[in-house]
Amino acid sequence: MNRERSDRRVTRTRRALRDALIGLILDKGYDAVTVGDIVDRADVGRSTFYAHFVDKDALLLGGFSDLPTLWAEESRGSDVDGGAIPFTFSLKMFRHADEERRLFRALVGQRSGTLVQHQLDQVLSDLVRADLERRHAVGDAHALDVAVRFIVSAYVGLLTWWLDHPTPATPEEMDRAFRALVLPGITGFLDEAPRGTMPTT
Amino acid sequence: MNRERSDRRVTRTRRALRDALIGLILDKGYDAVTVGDIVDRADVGRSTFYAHFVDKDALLLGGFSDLPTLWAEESRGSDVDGGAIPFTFSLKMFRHADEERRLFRALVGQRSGTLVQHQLDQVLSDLVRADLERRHAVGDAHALDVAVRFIVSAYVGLLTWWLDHPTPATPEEMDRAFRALVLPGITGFLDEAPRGTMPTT
DNA sequence: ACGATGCTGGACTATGTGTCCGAGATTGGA
DNA sequence: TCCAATCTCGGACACATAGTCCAGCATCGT
Repeated sequence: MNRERSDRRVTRTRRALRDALIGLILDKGYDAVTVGDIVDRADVGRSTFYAHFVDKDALLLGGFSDLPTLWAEESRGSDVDGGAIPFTFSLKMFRHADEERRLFRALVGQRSGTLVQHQLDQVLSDLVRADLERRHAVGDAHALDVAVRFIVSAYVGLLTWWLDHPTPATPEEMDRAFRALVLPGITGFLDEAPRGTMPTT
Repeated sequence: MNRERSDRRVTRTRRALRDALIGLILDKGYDAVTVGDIVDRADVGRSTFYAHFVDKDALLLGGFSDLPTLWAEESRGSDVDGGAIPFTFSLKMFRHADEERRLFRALVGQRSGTLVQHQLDQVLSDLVRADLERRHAVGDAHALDVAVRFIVSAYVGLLTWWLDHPTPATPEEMDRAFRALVLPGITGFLDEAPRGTMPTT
Protein backbone atom coordinates (compact mmCIF):
# COMPACT_ATOMS: atom_id res chain seq x y z
CA MET A 1 0.00 0.00 0.00
CA ASN A 2 2.81 2.30 0.85
CA ARG A 3 4.40 3.33 -2.36
CA GLU A 4 6.53 5.98 -0.72
CA ARG A 5 10.02 5.67 0.63
CA SER A 6 9.70 3.37 3.58
CA ASP A 7 12.88 1.39 3.34
CA ARG A 8 15.50 2.40 5.88
CA ARG A 9 18.24 1.33 3.54
CA VAL A 10 17.14 3.78 0.91
CA THR A 11 16.78 6.58 3.40
CA ARG A 12 20.14 5.87 4.92
CA THR A 13 21.88 5.69 1.54
CA ARG A 14 20.39 8.87 0.14
CA ARG A 15 21.09 10.81 3.29
CA ALA A 16 24.67 9.55 3.44
CA LEU A 17 25.29 10.50 -0.18
CA ARG A 18 23.73 13.90 0.28
CA ASP A 19 25.72 14.68 3.42
CA ALA A 20 28.91 13.47 1.83
CA LEU A 21 28.38 15.74 -1.14
CA ILE A 22 27.81 18.80 1.03
CA GLY A 23 30.97 18.12 2.98
CA LEU A 24 33.02 17.53 -0.14
CA ILE A 25 31.78 20.71 -1.79
CA LEU A 26 32.89 22.70 1.23
CA ASP A 27 36.22 20.88 1.22
CA LYS A 28 37.27 21.14 -2.39
CA GLY A 29 34.52 22.75 -4.42
CA TYR A 30 31.77 21.09 -6.40
CA ASP A 31 33.69 20.76 -9.66
CA ALA A 32 36.53 18.87 -8.04
CA VAL A 33 34.25 16.32 -6.39
CA THR A 34 34.13 12.90 -8.06
CA VAL A 35 31.62 10.12 -7.67
CA GLY A 36 34.42 8.11 -6.13
CA ASP A 37 34.91 10.77 -3.48
CA ILE A 38 31.22 10.76 -2.67
CA VAL A 39 30.78 7.02 -2.27
CA ASP A 40 33.99 6.81 -0.27
CA ARG A 41 32.93 9.42 2.22
CA ALA A 42 29.36 8.15 2.32
CA ASP A 43 30.68 4.61 2.75
CA VAL A 44 28.38 3.36 0.04
CA GLY A 45 29.02 1.06 -2.89
CA ARG A 46 29.71 2.69 -6.20
CA SER A 47 26.94 0.86 -8.01
CA THR A 48 24.57 1.83 -5.25
CA PHE A 49 25.17 5.44 -6.14
CA TYR A 50 24.14 4.83 -9.73
CA ALA A 51 21.10 2.90 -8.55
CA HIS A 52 19.82 6.18 -7.15
CA PHE A 53 21.23 8.96 -9.32
CA VAL A 54 22.45 9.12 -12.87
CA ASP A 55 25.31 11.40 -11.96
CA LYS A 56 26.69 13.98 -9.58
CA ASP A 57 24.37 16.70 -10.80
CA ALA A 58 21.34 14.51 -10.24
CA LEU A 59 22.34 14.00 -6.64
CA LEU A 60 22.65 17.72 -6.15
CA LEU A 61 19.43 18.57 -7.91
CA GLY A 62 17.55 15.59 -6.56
CA GLY A 63 18.33 16.65 -3.05
CA PHE A 64 18.19 20.38 -3.35
CA SER A 65 16.57 21.53 -6.53
CA ASP A 66 13.40 22.48 -4.74
CA LEU A 67 15.23 24.49 -2.11
CA PRO A 68 15.47 27.78 -3.97
CA THR A 69 11.78 27.56 -4.72
CA LEU A 70 11.06 26.73 -1.11
CA TRP A 71 13.19 29.59 0.10
CA ALA A 72 11.48 31.87 -2.32
CA GLU A 73 8.02 30.78 -1.30
CA GLU A 74 8.77 31.23 2.35
CA SER A 75 10.25 34.55 1.42
CA ARG A 76 7.43 35.77 -0.76
CA GLY A 77 5.92 37.68 2.12
CA SER A 78 2.29 38.00 2.89
CA ASP A 79 0.28 39.90 0.35
CA VAL A 80 -1.95 40.84 3.25
CA ASP A 81 -0.04 44.02 3.86
CA GLY A 82 -1.16 45.18 0.49
CA GLY A 83 2.35 44.74 -0.81
CA ALA A 84 3.60 47.85 0.90
CA ILE A 85 7.15 46.64 1.31
CA PRO A 86 9.13 45.76 -1.81
CA PHE A 87 11.48 42.79 -2.02
CA THR A 88 10.24 41.05 1.07
CA PHE A 89 12.28 38.03 0.09
CA SER A 90 15.47 39.80 1.09
CA LEU A 91 15.34 39.68 4.85
CA LYS A 92 13.80 36.23 5.02
CA MET A 93 16.40 34.82 2.68
CA PHE A 94 19.23 36.35 4.68
CA ARG A 95 17.79 34.84 7.85
CA HIS A 96 17.38 31.51 6.18
CA ALA A 97 20.99 31.62 5.04
CA ASP A 98 22.09 32.55 8.52
CA GLU A 99 20.35 29.57 10.07
CA GLU A 100 21.72 27.11 7.56
CA ARG A 101 24.93 28.81 6.69
CA ARG A 102 26.79 25.59 6.02
CA LEU A 103 24.21 24.35 3.55
CA PHE A 104 23.92 27.71 1.84
CA ARG A 105 27.65 28.00 1.45
CA ALA A 106 27.79 24.62 -0.19
CA LEU A 107 24.89 25.37 -2.51
CA VAL A 108 25.40 28.99 -3.54
CA GLY A 109 28.79 29.97 -2.14
CA GLN A 110 32.01 30.23 -4.03
CA ARG A 111 32.83 26.53 -3.80
CA SER A 112 29.44 25.56 -5.14
CA GLY A 113 28.75 24.78 -8.75
CA THR A 114 26.56 26.81 -11.04
CA LEU A 115 23.55 24.50 -10.93
CA VAL A 116 21.83 25.68 -7.78
CA GLN A 117 23.15 29.19 -8.29
CA HIS A 118 21.34 29.44 -11.59
CA GLN A 119 18.23 28.02 -10.01
CA LEU A 120 18.32 30.63 -7.30
CA ASP A 121 18.97 33.31 -9.87
CA GLN A 122 15.96 32.20 -11.86
CA VAL A 123 13.62 32.04 -8.90
CA LEU A 124 14.71 35.42 -7.62
CA SER A 125 14.36 36.96 -11.05
CA ASP A 126 10.75 35.83 -11.27
CA LEU A 127 10.05 37.17 -7.82
CA VAL A 128 11.66 40.51 -8.49
CA ARG A 129 10.02 40.90 -11.88
CA ALA A 130 6.58 40.28 -10.40
CA ASP A 131 7.31 42.73 -7.64
CA LEU A 132 8.41 45.45 -10.04
CA GLU A 133 5.46 44.93 -12.35
CA ARG A 134 3.09 45.23 -9.45
CA ARG A 135 4.72 48.38 -8.18
CA HIS A 136 5.75 50.30 -11.27
CA ALA A 137 4.10 50.98 -14.57
CA VAL A 138 6.87 50.11 -16.94
CA GLY A 139 6.15 50.30 -20.62
CA ASP A 140 9.69 49.54 -21.64
CA ALA A 141 10.43 45.85 -21.52
CA HIS A 142 14.17 46.34 -21.79
CA ALA A 143 14.24 48.70 -18.85
CA LEU A 144 12.43 46.12 -16.78
CA ASP A 145 14.89 43.42 -17.80
CA VAL A 146 17.79 45.63 -16.86
CA ALA A 147 16.26 46.49 -13.52
CA VAL A 148 15.58 42.84 -12.69
CA ARG A 149 19.07 41.85 -13.64
CA PHE A 150 20.51 44.66 -11.57
CA ILE A 151 18.58 43.80 -8.45
CA VAL A 152 19.19 40.06 -8.62
CA SER A 153 22.90 40.47 -9.34
CA ALA A 154 23.29 42.89 -6.49
CA TYR A 155 21.38 40.68 -4.09
CA VAL A 156 23.16 37.47 -4.95
CA GLY A 157 26.45 39.32 -4.86
CA LEU A 158 25.83 40.54 -1.35
CA LEU A 159 24.47 37.18 -0.22
CA THR A 160 27.41 35.12 -1.44
CA TRP A 161 29.90 37.66 -0.13
CA TRP A 162 28.25 37.49 3.26
CA LEU A 163 28.23 33.70 3.20
CA ASP A 164 31.87 33.34 2.24
CA HIS A 165 33.26 35.96 4.57
CA PRO A 166 33.10 35.61 8.30
CA THR A 167 31.25 38.82 9.03
CA PRO A 168 29.63 39.99 12.20
CA ALA A 169 26.84 41.51 10.16
CA THR A 170 23.40 40.20 11.02
CA PRO A 171 20.73 39.30 8.47
CA GLU A 172 18.89 42.46 9.45
CA GLU A 173 21.92 44.60 8.73
CA MET A 174 22.52 42.93 5.40
CA ASP A 175 18.91 43.47 4.47
CA ARG A 176 19.11 47.12 5.43
CA ALA A 177 22.26 47.56 3.37
CA PHE A 178 20.67 45.87 0.38
CA ARG A 179 17.63 48.13 0.50
CA ALA A 180 19.64 51.27 1.07
CA LEU A 181 21.83 50.44 -1.92
CA VAL A 182 19.18 49.26 -4.35
CA LEU A 183 15.95 51.12 -3.74
CA PRO A 184 17.01 54.71 -4.56
CA GLY A 185 18.38 53.70 -7.94
CA ILE A 186 15.34 51.61 -8.81
CA THR A 187 12.75 54.25 -8.10
CA GLY A 188 14.74 56.80 -10.06
CA PHE A 189 15.31 54.42 -12.92
CA LEU A 190 11.79 53.07 -13.32
CA ASP A 191 9.64 56.01 -12.33
CA GLU A 192 11.31 59.29 -13.06
CA ALA A 193 12.79 58.62 -16.47
CA PRO A 194 10.85 55.80 -18.08
CA ARG A 195 11.44 57.31 -21.49
CA GLY A 196 14.78 57.61 -23.21
CA THR A 197 16.92 55.70 -20.79
CA MET A 198 16.58 52.53 -22.78
CA PRO A 199 15.42 52.18 -26.35
CA THR A 200 11.92 50.89 -26.94
CA THR A 201 12.97 48.70 -29.84
CA MET B 1 70.27 37.74 -29.36
CA ASN B 2 66.55 37.71 -29.64
CA ARG B 3 65.24 35.75 -26.75
CA GLU B 4 61.62 36.58 -27.44
CA ARG B 5 59.13 34.63 -29.50
CA SER B 6 60.19 35.01 -33.07
CA ASP B 7 59.45 31.60 -34.51
CA ARG B 8 56.52 31.51 -36.91
CA ARG B 9 55.72 27.96 -35.88
CA VAL B 10 55.24 28.97 -32.29
CA THR B 11 53.14 31.96 -33.23
CA ARG B 12 51.00 29.92 -35.55
CA THR B 13 50.45 27.15 -33.02
CA ARG B 14 49.56 29.40 -30.12
CA ARG B 15 47.21 31.48 -32.20
CA ALA B 16 45.50 28.38 -33.60
CA LEU B 17 45.01 26.94 -30.11
CA ARG B 18 43.75 30.21 -28.77
CA ASP B 19 41.25 30.71 -31.60
CA ALA B 20 40.06 27.13 -31.34
CA LEU B 21 39.41 27.56 -27.64
CA ILE B 22 37.37 30.72 -28.16
CA GLY B 23 35.24 29.04 -30.77
CA LEU B 24 34.71 25.95 -28.66
CA ILE B 25 33.72 27.97 -25.61
CA LEU B 26 31.06 29.72 -27.63
CA ASP B 27 29.90 26.40 -29.04
CA LYS B 28 29.60 24.28 -25.93
CA GLY B 29 30.83 26.20 -22.93
CA TYR B 30 34.26 26.20 -21.35
CA ASP B 31 33.68 23.29 -19.00
CA ALA B 32 32.65 20.95 -21.77
CA VAL B 33 35.72 21.67 -23.88
CA THR B 34 38.40 18.95 -23.84
CA VAL B 35 42.01 19.14 -24.88
CA GLY B 36 41.12 16.75 -27.66
CA ASP B 37 38.51 19.16 -28.95
CA ILE B 38 41.01 21.99 -28.96
CA VAL B 39 43.81 20.23 -30.81
CA ASP B 40 41.33 18.82 -33.30
CA ARG B 41 39.89 22.19 -34.19
CA ALA B 42 43.27 23.87 -34.11
CA ASP B 43 44.69 21.06 -36.27
CA VAL B 44 47.63 20.68 -33.95
CA GLY B 45 49.22 17.61 -32.46
CA ARG B 46 48.20 16.65 -28.98
CA SER B 47 51.73 16.61 -27.64
CA THR B 48 52.27 20.04 -29.16
CA PHE B 49 49.54 21.38 -26.94
CA TYR B 50 51.31 20.12 -23.86
CA ALA B 51 54.58 21.54 -25.13
CA HIS B 52 53.03 24.97 -24.72
CA PHE B 53 50.52 24.72 -21.91
CA VAL B 54 50.15 22.45 -18.94
CA ASP B 55 46.39 22.31 -19.34
CA LYS B 56 43.24 23.98 -20.62
CA ASP B 57 43.28 26.63 -17.92
CA ALA B 58 46.83 27.58 -18.77
CA LEU B 59 45.85 28.17 -22.36
CA LEU B 60 43.02 30.42 -21.27
CA LEU B 61 45.07 32.32 -18.73
CA GLY B 62 48.20 32.39 -20.84
CA GLY B 63 46.31 34.01 -23.63
CA PHE B 64 43.93 36.22 -21.77
CA SER B 65 44.87 36.60 -18.13
CA ASP B 66 46.20 40.08 -18.73
CA LEU B 67 43.10 41.19 -20.58
CA PRO B 68 41.01 42.22 -17.58
CA THR B 69 43.94 44.25 -16.35
CA LEU B 70 44.38 45.79 -19.76
CA TRP B 71 40.72 46.59 -20.02
CA ALA B 72 40.80 48.07 -16.59
CA GLU B 73 43.84 50.20 -17.31
CA GLU B 74 42.35 51.53 -20.49
CA SER B 75 39.21 52.11 -18.51
CA ARG B 76 40.77 53.81 -15.55
CA GLY B 77 40.06 57.22 -16.98
CA SER B 78 42.33 60.16 -16.86
CA ASP B 79 43.00 61.56 -13.45
CA VAL B 80 43.43 64.88 -15.17
CA ASP B 81 39.79 65.73 -14.73
CA GLY B 82 40.40 65.76 -11.04
CA GLY B 83 38.41 62.57 -10.70
CA ALA B 84 35.10 64.33 -11.08
CA ILE B 85 33.30 61.41 -12.63
CA PRO B 86 33.07 58.20 -10.62
CA PHE B 87 33.41 54.76 -12.16
CA THR B 88 34.90 55.89 -15.42
CA PHE B 89 35.64 52.27 -16.23
CA SER B 90 31.99 51.62 -16.91
CA LEU B 91 31.48 53.27 -20.27
CA LYS B 92 34.88 52.29 -21.62
CA MET B 93 34.39 48.70 -20.64
CA PHE B 94 30.98 48.59 -22.26
CA ARG B 95 32.44 50.03 -25.44
CA HIS B 96 35.28 47.57 -25.34
CA ALA B 97 32.84 44.72 -24.94
CA ASP B 98 30.78 46.04 -27.82
CA GLU B 99 33.77 46.09 -30.15
CA GLU B 100 34.91 42.62 -29.24
CA ARG B 101 31.61 41.08 -28.31
CA ARG B 102 32.59 37.61 -29.45
CA LEU B 103 35.72 37.55 -27.33
CA PHE B 104 33.95 39.00 -24.33
CA ARG B 105 31.15 36.51 -24.55
CA ALA B 106 33.65 33.68 -24.59
CA LEU B 107 35.62 35.07 -21.66
CA VAL B 108 33.00 36.45 -19.29
CA GLY B 109 29.65 35.37 -20.74
CA GLN B 110 27.49 32.55 -19.56
CA ARG B 111 29.36 29.87 -21.50
CA SER B 112 32.68 30.98 -20.10
CA GLY B 113 34.33 29.42 -17.11
CA THR B 114 34.94 31.11 -13.81
CA LEU B 115 38.63 31.80 -14.35
CA VAL B 116 38.51 35.02 -16.30
CA GLN B 117 35.30 36.04 -14.59
CA HIS B 118 37.02 35.97 -11.23
CA GLN B 119 39.93 37.88 -12.66
CA LEU B 120 37.63 40.57 -13.96
CA ASP B 121 35.82 40.64 -10.65
CA GLN B 122 39.10 41.14 -8.81
CA VAL B 123 40.34 43.87 -11.08
CA LEU B 124 37.06 45.74 -10.96
CA SER B 125 36.90 45.40 -7.20
CA ASP B 126 40.28 47.06 -6.83
CA LEU B 127 39.26 49.83 -9.18
CA VAL B 128 35.98 50.47 -7.43
CA ARG B 129 37.52 50.36 -3.99
CA ALA B 130 40.13 52.92 -4.93
CA ASP B 131 37.45 55.09 -6.45
CA LEU B 132 35.27 54.95 -3.37
CA GLU B 133 38.15 55.62 -1.00
CA ARG B 134 39.13 58.66 -3.00
CA ARG B 135 35.60 59.98 -3.07
CA HIS B 136 34.13 59.10 0.31
CA ALA B 137 35.45 59.22 3.81
CA VAL B 138 34.49 55.80 5.02
CA GLY B 139 35.50 54.81 8.49
CA ASP B 140 33.67 51.53 8.43
CA ALA B 141 35.63 48.86 6.60
CA HIS B 142 32.65 46.55 6.35
CA ALA B 143 30.49 49.19 4.76
CA LEU B 144 33.16 49.75 2.14
CA ASP B 145 33.40 46.03 1.43
CA VAL B 146 29.67 45.81 1.03
CA ALA B 147 29.58 48.79 -1.27
CA VAL B 148 32.37 47.43 -3.46
CA ARG B 149 30.71 44.07 -3.66
CA PHE B 150 27.41 45.68 -4.54
CA ILE B 151 28.81 47.81 -7.34
CA VAL B 152 30.92 45.08 -8.91
CA SER B 153 28.12 42.52 -8.76
CA ALA B 154 25.69 44.93 -10.32
CA TYR B 155 28.11 45.93 -13.05
CA VAL B 156 29.17 42.43 -13.98
CA GLY B 157 25.54 41.36 -13.87
CA LEU B 158 24.53 44.03 -16.34
CA LEU B 159 27.56 43.42 -18.53
CA THR B 160 27.07 39.68 -18.88
CA TRP B 161 23.34 40.09 -19.39
CA TRP B 162 24.00 42.57 -22.15
CA LEU B 163 26.59 40.28 -23.74
CA ASP B 164 24.39 37.20 -23.72
CA HIS B 165 21.21 38.87 -24.90
CA PRO B 166 20.89 40.39 -28.31
CA THR B 167 19.88 43.86 -27.25
CA PRO B 168 19.67 47.03 -29.24
CA ALA B 169 21.04 48.92 -26.27
CA THR B 170 24.24 50.82 -26.96
CA PRO B 171 27.22 50.98 -24.62
CA GLU B 172 26.23 54.53 -23.78
CA GLU B 173 22.74 53.46 -22.78
CA MET B 174 24.05 50.63 -20.67
CA ASP B 175 26.44 52.97 -18.95
CA ARG B 176 23.66 55.45 -18.26
CA ALA B 177 21.49 52.69 -16.83
CA PHE B 178 24.32 51.46 -14.62
CA ARG B 179 24.95 54.91 -13.21
CA ALA B 180 21.28 55.68 -12.72
CA LEU B 181 20.83 52.42 -10.83
CA VAL B 182 23.97 52.44 -8.71
CA LEU B 183 24.91 56.00 -7.86
CA PRO B 184 21.89 57.08 -5.81
CA GLY B 185 22.20 54.11 -3.51
CA ILE B 186 25.93 54.52 -3.06
CA THR B 187 25.88 58.15 -2.07
CA GLY B 188 23.10 57.50 0.38
CA PHE B 189 24.82 54.45 1.79
CA LEU B 190 28.31 55.82 2.20
CA ASP B 191 27.70 59.49 2.96
CA GLU B 192 24.41 60.02 4.72
CA ALA B 193 24.43 57.18 7.18
CA PRO B 194 28.00 56.07 7.76
CA ARG B 195 27.17 55.10 11.31
CA GLY B 196 24.90 52.30 12.37
CA THR B 197 24.26 50.77 9.00
CA MET B 198 26.98 48.23 9.48
CA PRO B 199 28.65 47.24 12.71
CA THR B 200 32.09 48.60 13.39
CA THR B 201 33.36 45.33 14.82
C1' DA C 1 73.14 25.27 -46.10
C1' DC C 2 72.73 23.80 -41.55
C1' DG C 3 72.22 23.50 -36.74
C1' DA C 4 68.61 24.47 -33.60
C1' DT C 5 64.12 24.21 -32.49
C1' DG C 6 59.29 22.97 -33.04
C1' DC C 7 55.84 19.62 -34.57
C1' DT C 8 53.94 14.99 -35.07
C1' DG C 9 51.79 10.59 -34.16
C1' DG C 10 51.61 6.88 -31.47
C1' DA C 11 52.24 4.24 -27.32
C1' DC C 12 51.64 4.34 -22.53
C1' DT C 13 49.89 5.21 -17.64
C1' DA C 14 46.48 7.02 -14.76
C1' DT C 15 42.00 8.58 -13.38
C1' DG C 16 37.19 9.07 -13.74
C1' DT C 17 32.57 7.69 -15.71
C1' DG C 18 28.86 4.71 -16.18
C1' DT C 19 27.02 -0.30 -16.80
C1' DC C 20 26.19 -4.86 -15.43
C1' DC C 21 25.47 -8.82 -12.58
C1' DG C 22 25.65 -12.47 -9.06
C1' DA C 23 25.84 -13.08 -4.20
C1' DG C 24 24.61 -11.74 0.16
C1' DA C 25 22.30 -8.61 3.57
C1' DT C 26 18.30 -6.06 5.19
C1' DT C 27 13.69 -4.85 5.17
C1' DG C 28 8.62 -4.63 5.62
C1' DG C 29 4.74 -7.20 5.94
C1' DA C 30 2.11 -11.51 6.77
C1' DT D 1 9.14 -15.47 13.23
C1' DC D 2 9.75 -16.10 8.57
C1' DC D 3 10.04 -15.07 3.66
C1' DA D 4 9.72 -12.80 -0.61
C1' DA D 5 11.00 -8.44 -2.19
C1' DT D 6 14.43 -5.31 -2.81
C1' DC D 7 18.45 -3.02 -1.62
C1' DT D 8 23.52 -3.11 -1.33
C1' DC D 9 27.99 -4.68 -2.43
C1' DG D 10 32.12 -5.36 -5.00
C1' DG D 11 34.33 -6.40 -8.90
C1' DA D 12 34.82 -6.69 -13.90
C1' DC D 13 34.08 -4.04 -18.03
C1' DA D 14 34.12 -0.56 -21.83
C1' DC D 15 34.93 3.92 -22.60
C1' DA D 16 36.57 8.86 -22.47
C1' DT D 17 39.97 12.17 -21.13
C1' DA D 18 44.31 13.75 -19.10
C1' DG D 19 49.04 14.00 -19.30
C1' DT D 20 53.94 11.97 -20.47
C1' DC D 21 57.43 10.45 -23.48
C1' DC D 22 60.13 9.89 -27.55
C1' DA D 23 61.98 9.14 -32.14
C1' DG D 24 61.70 10.98 -36.56
C1' DC D 25 60.43 14.57 -39.59
C1' DA D 26 59.57 19.56 -40.85
C1' DT D 27 60.44 24.21 -40.43
C1' DC D 28 62.74 28.03 -38.77
C1' DG D 29 66.34 31.82 -38.29
C1' DT D 30 70.79 32.98 -39.41
